[in-house]
Amino acid sequence: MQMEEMEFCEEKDIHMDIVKEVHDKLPDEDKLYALAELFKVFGDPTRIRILYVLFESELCVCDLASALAMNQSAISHQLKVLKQAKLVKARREGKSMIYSLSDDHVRTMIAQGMEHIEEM
Amino acid sequence: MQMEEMEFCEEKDIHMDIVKEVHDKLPDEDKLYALAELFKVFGDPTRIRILYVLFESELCVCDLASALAMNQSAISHQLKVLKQAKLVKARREGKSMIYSLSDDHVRTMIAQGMEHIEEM
DNA sequence: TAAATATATGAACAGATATTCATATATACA
DNA sequence: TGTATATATGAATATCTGTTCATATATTTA
Repeated sequence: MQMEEMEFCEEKDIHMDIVKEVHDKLPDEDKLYALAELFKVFGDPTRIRILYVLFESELCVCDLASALAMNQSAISHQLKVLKQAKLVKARREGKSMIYSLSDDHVRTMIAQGMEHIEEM
Repeated sequence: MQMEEMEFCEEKDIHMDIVKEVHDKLPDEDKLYALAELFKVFGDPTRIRILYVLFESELCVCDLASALAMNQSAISHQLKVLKQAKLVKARREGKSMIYSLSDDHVRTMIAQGMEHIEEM
């Protein structure tokens, strides 16, 4: 069956009202994309690990790399992603950049996710 | 600088204890991966849209495709991902498969994410 | 049982993404 | 000012991911 020909199900007149209703209740495209982008940032093991480490303590890039046994460049790239998503912030301290969580919202998000995992 | 030569920062003796401590507190690899996988599922606009639609009403595949103006195959593929993550469930009703949210946990996760978006 | 309808699925392809490598930038300090 | 250290970043690459197309499977109904 070619999709071009099929816009609605057979019982078009039955479901069309509800289809229209749910469609109209969808949030703006912008918000949907922003939301997906946010979750995408959480959707990588390296970034999750970085966040878990920062739950315990603020840390410089080098120590983060060390704690996660990954190279400095990889960590820096991921920190950039986390910073753009405003999940972490950084301040300079001499030669080092010290990274920390932006706020406790991040903890809540991850805790919520972990709960879901553990209930499965 | 070659990473092979650099295991720790210069001030090795200062930070090593905390590096070790945070490293030890990391959750198991399995859990970290499962968590990242879960977030990854939320990290796609199409899947987010599907979930939003299902917030309003359970729906067959065809109506979902119609509500989101996407072709049936794309929706089916994404429903599979959502089902594997146990975010949605399905039951057969005649020729149709009716999809619905697995539980209200999903709402909480998305609401939490949306909150974060809106605070930025 | 044959035809129609609804959904699922494998293959292919295009676009996105994480890591590595090499190198640039920024700071401290001799 | 020159050297060493810490971090950032662009390019390259390999892998992953979402959509489409074609088709298979499952159910209903004539």
